Amino acid sequence: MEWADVPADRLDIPACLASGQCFRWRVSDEGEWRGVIGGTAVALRPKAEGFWWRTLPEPGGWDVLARYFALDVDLPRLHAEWTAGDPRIAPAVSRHPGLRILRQEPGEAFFSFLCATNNTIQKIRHTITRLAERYGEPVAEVDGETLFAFPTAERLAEAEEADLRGDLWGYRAPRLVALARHAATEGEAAWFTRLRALPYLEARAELASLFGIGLKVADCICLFGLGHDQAVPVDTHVRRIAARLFGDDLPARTLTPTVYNAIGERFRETFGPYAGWAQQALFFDELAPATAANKAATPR
DNA sequence: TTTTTGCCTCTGG
DNA sequence: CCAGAGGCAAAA
Repeated sequence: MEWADVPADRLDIPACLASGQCFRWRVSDEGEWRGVIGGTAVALRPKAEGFWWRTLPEPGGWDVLARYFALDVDLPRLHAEWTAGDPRIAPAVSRHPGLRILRQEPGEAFFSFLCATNNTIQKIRHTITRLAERYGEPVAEVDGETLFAFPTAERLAEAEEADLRGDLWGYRAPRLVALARHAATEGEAAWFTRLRALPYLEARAELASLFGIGLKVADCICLFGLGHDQAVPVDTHVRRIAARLFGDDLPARTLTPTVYNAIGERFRETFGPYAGWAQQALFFDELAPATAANKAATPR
């Protein structure tokens, strides 16, 4: 394995991979994290001063890692910005200084978060892993375990609803197939490239106009898959944080689109263009104790 | 604009 | 056995 001189306070790999942003990484008993980024299988062994890494089947895929973990983003500068916006974020940031938003493949983020509605973390992990095994291309083998690329929209468009229901997609099964067909009409890559280039609110509006995708899931796709760093997915936990932070009556009301948008706007006014990253820091800090106790993160 | 309700299905109370 | 799970859409 090769050594990367990126300390844990600049990149907290376990926090990033277990903070509900992604669903397919596994950690071995020896503390080796294994996953797939696009068409590259990856093994990581995080230490305090840096981490060991290797890519399969081709070695030397450092650029893939650097992009996935958004190592170009200057965290200390962001932390200073957020603290200037509201100093109450300081404890959360200092407890998890290496937490980052991942730059996932847009398709994986898109289809993964479709599965997240009315669901639990364990079931999402199971469902998404099975989806890759059924419809994804094998990428490499590690310790006798085959790692799969995330399936293309073209492939998912041909999925059998009965198979999906067997993997706990439930009522989401027909939505998955319909949305895969939609993605495939424009061409998956072209569509996501266009959404990435659009202003954040326009990209979110287009996503949320699709059947089965609401504001929350659209924001998750924007933040985790499209590089829209100001997107703030608002769920129960974020509402509670917003109530504490902003102290107005917004979070107490029913989460209508009006209230949902107002909460996101408050985050963006307070923390700036990386409000989604700030939200992740507050969110993770809020749930970290439960995470350690349950040995499982909450989905995002 | 807001509130309510059903939805696949599994887990925890 | 029932409520809830980091929602969504339809209806009032």
